[in-house]
Amino acid sequence: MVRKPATLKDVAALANVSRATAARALNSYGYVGDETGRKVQAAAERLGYRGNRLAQALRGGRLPIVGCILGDIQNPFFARIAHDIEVLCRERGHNLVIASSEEELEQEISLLASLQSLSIRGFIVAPASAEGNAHLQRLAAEHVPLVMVDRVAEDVECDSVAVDNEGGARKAVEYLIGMGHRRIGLLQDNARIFTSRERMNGYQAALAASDIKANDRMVSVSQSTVEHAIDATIRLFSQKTPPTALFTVDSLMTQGALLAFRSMGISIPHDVSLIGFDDFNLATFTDPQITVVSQPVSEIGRTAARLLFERLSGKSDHTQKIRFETKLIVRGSVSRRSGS
Amino acid sequence: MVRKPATLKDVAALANVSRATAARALNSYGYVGDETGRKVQAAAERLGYRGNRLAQALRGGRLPIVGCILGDIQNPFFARIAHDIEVLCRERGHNLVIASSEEELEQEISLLASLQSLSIRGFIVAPASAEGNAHLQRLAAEHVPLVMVDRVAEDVECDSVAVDNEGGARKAVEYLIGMGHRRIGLLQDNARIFTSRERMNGYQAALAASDIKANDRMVSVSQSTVEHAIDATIRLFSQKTPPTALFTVDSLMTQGALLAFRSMGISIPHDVSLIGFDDFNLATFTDPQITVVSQPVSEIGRTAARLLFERLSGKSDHTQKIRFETKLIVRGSVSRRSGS
DNA sequence: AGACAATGTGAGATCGATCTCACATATATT
DNA sequence: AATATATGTGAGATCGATCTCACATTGTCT
Repeated sequence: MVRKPATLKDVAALANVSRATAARALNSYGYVGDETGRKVQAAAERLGYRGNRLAQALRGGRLPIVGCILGDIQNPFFARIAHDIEVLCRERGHNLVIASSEEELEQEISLLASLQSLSIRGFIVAPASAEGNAHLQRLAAEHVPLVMVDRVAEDVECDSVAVDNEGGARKAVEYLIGMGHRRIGLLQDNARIFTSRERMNGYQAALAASDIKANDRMVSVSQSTVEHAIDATIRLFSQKTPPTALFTVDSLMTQGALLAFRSMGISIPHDVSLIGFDDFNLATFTDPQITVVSQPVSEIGRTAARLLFERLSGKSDHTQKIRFETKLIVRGSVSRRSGS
Repeated sequence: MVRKPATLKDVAALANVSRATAARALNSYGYVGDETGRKVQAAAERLGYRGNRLAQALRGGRLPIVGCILGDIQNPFFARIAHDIEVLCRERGHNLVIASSEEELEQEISLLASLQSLSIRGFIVAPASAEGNAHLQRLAAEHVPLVMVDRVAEDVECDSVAVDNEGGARKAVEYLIGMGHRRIGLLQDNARIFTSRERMNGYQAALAASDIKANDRMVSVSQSTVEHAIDATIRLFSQKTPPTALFTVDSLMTQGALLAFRSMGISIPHDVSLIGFDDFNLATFTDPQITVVSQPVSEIGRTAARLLFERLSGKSDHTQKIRFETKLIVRGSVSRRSGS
């Protein structure tokens, strides 16, 4: 019962012409008689001919597919980016293969190899690691269209879209210091991850600028999920002298911290002040509302996709490295602390 | 500089054998001499031979790709499902093409056609509409492996995974009625969408069972995004006699309702009681915590992918229509109302 | 020794679409 | 009328991997 899709040969046969002529009629190139053209069109119509993109790609080049490797689609930040990329791909007649590296370098490498053997047009990647990116270097060296999104692998020469992580983090921590805080906690992701590293740099720079000594016990590392962040926050605030303020490096962690504080009976901003990197839906619902460093999420995915398509169309020659600004949105989760 | 990837021909040439022999050595079938086998392996290694999956698929059948069309990847519910499907695909050596119908039937149809011409192995679809699914019927009739997830198109004969929407909604509304509410609002998605329709049915069934007359002014329709839900909630509660309780059909709408209530100065559960379908991260952070109907999210995507792979491997013969139970999780967002 | 199986290898067809080239006609130009 | 040009069409090659088939070569059994 599995009716095989009609091939060009079938169309040609029905229209009583050769495959070559059928192809000309359907793709409108070369000379085709009016009459013949109509016959072929009709035949194609009747058979529901669709063209096998596999065969087309095998001959002509690559599949109209963009490959996208992100850290975790469940993270609303990446979900938004994936969505925006998908929309642009659709506008350009491309499909989108999405894969999740789950923040594992090994997995990213094997996914990339797997996607590359699909002969797809280009890649948008959020590298799982800031270092050890020989696989990306190789891609770039072979001039495979590649755009890095949200994260930059410094040693890879290709287009990239990211935000001013260090500056954003620094603004946040400086604001906390300005409000009188000295024991400022950092809830961060693995330092291998570019954004986490840059945000940590911003945190440390702000501390250093105010002559506050960095203290490992103020830093907790967790995977970027609500569940892991809850645990990490609890560990951080179970110390004898816990932080008086916390800076979290992404929105899932911010939410984890909120839930942890609730379960520990710690109240914001009375007991602890909080600033999170990346805004989120319910940030204005909580009481108090959460102060955050916001990034232009809606621009990031669109821009990455735009860069990729520019490269695909051969327009751009030099690589573009785009950085968006971040903004501190002051709401109510930070309180002034007098003395220490 | 664009180094073309090595082909089987290159490998064969380097190993001084024919293409046929090289293929045998690499795919280990037929007779191959030990010595020859090693030579070919070495050559492949040296050239970084990777096999062109396009060519393989063109000859042998279909690409090891699963196509997935959901309503909106940004909805955490779908993001979770997409993630789980992707994990299973990866385990099975498949890649995942994700596309978003944006809840438009037209777009779903065109995406499906576009994916089908890619010769991919099978589809997992959350139909945008409960009706008018000729495109899905055609697929099923041609025995293209297809699994419907979260939503069921009644007139399409294929595997499906969904939850007991009507029962879940009914439980929620019965609970509200039991707490003394009579003017119960419904914040729902377009009734064309299967889940929205079933949840509405549950809502109406619960009302009918308690002889409460359905009232259109208690129902507000909105797209499933936080922003739209805010507006819809505001409309609903700007009436002279607004509902005393609200049931929302998904978590983004629940969050929208929460934000709307905050902006209107309506307090939960004092002024209004609230139950949402689908649990979410911050449901236990808000004050009070939100009572929800929870569904086994972690099962849905996995099960859908499992069904698809069973079908791909030809194991299953009859179609499986799976429904998961839902559970009312009572927290603090509903208050008892005496009199009316 | 002769017959037959086991083992190893290569030539060529195949999948479907596209493109080059050669070959027809028909029309225009000298 | 003879040549040049425009207009249509088909045969066959191509993309890369796989598989069938035919052909060797070696070994085994009567």
